[in-house]
Amino acid sequence: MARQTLQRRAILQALLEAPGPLTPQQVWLQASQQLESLGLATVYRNLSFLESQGEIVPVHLPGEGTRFEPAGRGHHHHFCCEGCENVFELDASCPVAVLEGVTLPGGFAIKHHELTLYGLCSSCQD
Amino acid sequence: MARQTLQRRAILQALLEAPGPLTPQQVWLQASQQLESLGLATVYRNLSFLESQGEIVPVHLPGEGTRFEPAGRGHHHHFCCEGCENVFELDASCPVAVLEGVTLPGGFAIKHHELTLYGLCSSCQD
DNA sequence: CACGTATTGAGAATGGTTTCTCTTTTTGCT
DNA sequence: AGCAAAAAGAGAAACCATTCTCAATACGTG
Repeated sequence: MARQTLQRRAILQALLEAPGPLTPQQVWLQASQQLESLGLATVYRNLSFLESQGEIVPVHLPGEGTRFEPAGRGHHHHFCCEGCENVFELDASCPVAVLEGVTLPGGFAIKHHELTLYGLCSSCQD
Repeated sequence: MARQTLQRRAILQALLEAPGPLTPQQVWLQASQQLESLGLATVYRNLSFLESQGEIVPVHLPGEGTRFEPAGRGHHHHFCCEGCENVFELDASCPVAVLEGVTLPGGFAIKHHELTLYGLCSSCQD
C-alpha cells in the first residue's frame, strides 16, 4: 500500500504553495529546499503517483513540457509572465465560457478550450 | 544567395494548402507525395530557412511540438479535432480580443494570448 | 522492535525530435 | 555549357525530458 514519505509530502507541498503550475524541474528545485538530497527521478515518480491518485493534474501550455498543479481548483486559465517566466493561476472569470457547446462555421463543435495569457506580472512591470 | 529548389517549393506548398499548421513530420509526409525522395533533414532545414525569411511562422499548441503555418494570416486561433487529431485554422473573430492591454486583478498586464479550441471537426461528428 | 516491501538516489538507458556531417546533386550566374 | 556555392540525402550524433535499474533506505503493520 502507498506510504507517506518525506519526499512525497515535500513534492505535494511545493505544488500547493506555488502560485501556478510547476514543471518537474521547478518542483525539484522547490522541494529540494526542504530535502536537499531529493532525486529528480523521485520527483517524476511521485508526480506520476500523485496524478494517478487524482491529487494533482497535468497542465499543458503552448511550447512547454508538462506542468502540474493540485487537482480540484475548477476551471481556470493561466498567465505566463514574459519577464520572470513564471506561470500564475488566474481566478478571473473565463471570457471564453460562452463558446462551450457552440458549433462554429465550418462545423467545428467545441467541447473545451485552453486559454493562455501572456504579459508581465506586477513585479516585472518596474 | 538563396536558391529555389523543388524541395523548398514542395515544403512551402504543403503548408499553403493545409487547413492549419503542420508538424515537421506532417510536412514531410505531405511534401513527399510530390517528391518521394525528400529527406526529413531537408524539411527541418527548410522550415528554419523559411522561418528566417519570414515566410512561415512557428505555432505552439498545448502539449505538442512546434508546428508551422504560412506567415501573414493575421490574428487567429486554432481548433484541434480530438477525432482525427488534425489542427484547423479558425477565421472566426477572436472572443478574447477585449483582453488585449487589460490589467487583471493581481497586476497581470496582458500583452497577448493564445486560445486553442478542442472538439470534433465536421467529418468526425458522424 | 522487527520485518516485508514500498520507496529512494544515482546514474544509466530510452525515446523522440532536431541537428550535424559529409558526399553528391542542383541551381543559377557568366 | 562551365563553375562555385547552395542545397539535398542518408545516417550518425546530439539533446532533453522522462523512465528504468538496482542496491540501499525507510515506512508502518504486526
